[in-house]
Amino acid sequence: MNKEKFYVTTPIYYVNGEPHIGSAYTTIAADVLARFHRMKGEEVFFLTGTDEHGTKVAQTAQEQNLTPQEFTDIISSKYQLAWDILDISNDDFIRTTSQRHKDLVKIFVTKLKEVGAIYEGEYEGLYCVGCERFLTEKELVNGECPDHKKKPELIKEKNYFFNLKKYLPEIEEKISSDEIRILPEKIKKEVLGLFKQGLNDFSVTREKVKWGIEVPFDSSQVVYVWADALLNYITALGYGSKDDLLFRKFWPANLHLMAKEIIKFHAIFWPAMLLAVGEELPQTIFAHGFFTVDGQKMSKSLGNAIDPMELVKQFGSDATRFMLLSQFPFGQDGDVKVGNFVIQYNSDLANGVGNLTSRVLTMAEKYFDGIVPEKDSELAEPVKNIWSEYEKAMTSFEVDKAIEAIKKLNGLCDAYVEENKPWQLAKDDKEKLSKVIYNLLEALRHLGVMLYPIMPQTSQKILQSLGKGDFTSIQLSDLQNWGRLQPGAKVSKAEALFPRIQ
RNA sequence: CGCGGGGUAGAGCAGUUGGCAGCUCGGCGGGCCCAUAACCCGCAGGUCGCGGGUUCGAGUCCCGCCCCCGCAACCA
Repeated sequence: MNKEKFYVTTPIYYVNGEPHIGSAYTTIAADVLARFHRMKGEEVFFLTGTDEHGTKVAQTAQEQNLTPQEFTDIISSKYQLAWDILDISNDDFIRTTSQRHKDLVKIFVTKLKEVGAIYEGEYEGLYCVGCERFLTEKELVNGECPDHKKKPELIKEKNYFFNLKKYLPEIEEKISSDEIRILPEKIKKEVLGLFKQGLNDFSVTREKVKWGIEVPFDSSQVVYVWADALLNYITALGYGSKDDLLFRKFWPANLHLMAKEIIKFHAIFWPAMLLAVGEELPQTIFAHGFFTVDGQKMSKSLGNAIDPMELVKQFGSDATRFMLLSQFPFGQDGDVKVGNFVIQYNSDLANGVGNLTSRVLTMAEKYFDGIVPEKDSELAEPVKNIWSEYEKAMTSFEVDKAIEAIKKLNGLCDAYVEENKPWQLAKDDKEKLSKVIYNLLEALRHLGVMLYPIMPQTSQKILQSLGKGDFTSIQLSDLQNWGRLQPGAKVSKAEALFPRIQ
């Protein structure tokens, strides 16, 4: 029997900026899903990386007296470090300046030419001499380049164009029929709207851009953004090379995850490119929303950007992961109040998971010297129901709902304690006490397992306290069974999981 | 009439196929004492943007209006 596979990607992040809360959010979400699918026993490949070409990058490098490669090395490593700190479990990290990527992009572009999907044409655009690049309408301020306060010139250059129009009807059909699933529904509508408005062929090469991958059949040209960047999803798997084992195993992607601003390129351009060379298309493309901070759009100039590394410093990596994901439903935009982080940390983590763990383990030690009592299954049924909510949520990418399920289990346990008053039972009903404590310990184990994708460290700590530290090799279907915690096992209280913050 | 999303309790948000308006935080009042001054229960608070319509019944469907926000043809 073949193991299910799950290939999940984040976009590759543009190195013109350092990791910010948006990229952290996407990456954490992808990590949660990757971990969940691994826990289910599927074979998972989780890819992220950095996009490092383009004039902007070359320019910034120059300003800092660095070669473009030196500059991108620095920024790229900052991303890798940030993901490390956030416990991101990516299986690979692709850089567009890596030799393996460049080689395979050349192969792909050559193939596009062979199948007749690209043609030579002229691109006309607004060019800023100061920036040495074409600007988009959106970048202009009062018709001027915001950096150089000059009106860009309308100039032409030779480009190779991708024949997008040819593939549009087929793509549109595949999207409306959900053969390519675009989520959430409103984003799908938006994408379908783009077809109605009409789309044009786009350049896959540029003449004036120098920092990029040289086009193999025309040295005056460099491969341009999307043809370079989107291909990471397959070059990382060795597409087109002798060693394409990973590609054959994991492609097509089960899930491309991203923020909504780049949906068009992923939902339309990318499938079209794949169609052109006869490869399979990604199954699901999910675009999540944006953060606003205290009602305002995040931006560097406003100085209200939230640095994920600062959050980690204050709350730790697990808590940061948890808090970012539980701010608002996954897929929607949401407002974040900076002050709410502390409140939420205290209420959900310190008072919730942390406190519950502490009270349950303390009672186990106090009343049973930390020895797990005889089995009982009073909580088996409700826990099972929460599991099904949790799994359903995770499977449909509703990470926030999975978190809700966890909180529900937490609340269930707290209420169960109140209801049974173990401190009372300790005086007059030892038999009942034993059952209650077993139920609580076993429920806590389930909580620990559910926590794993979202807060891997906390999960580990809880399970270790229960003498169940090593579980990653065990299938979720086993972990979900009630009664895995064996009577006679030793449990012990560790230090507080989430100390309160004042 | 470019495309699309949104306006629900003090704050942030849920509300699948129309059927007594929910969640979290905060506020107020009880309870408990195992626990990280944590936990449990209860209460207060909403003309569901505005105006019409369909219906036995609409936050939920239809029409009009007001306000906010993304996207708008090659920007990562």
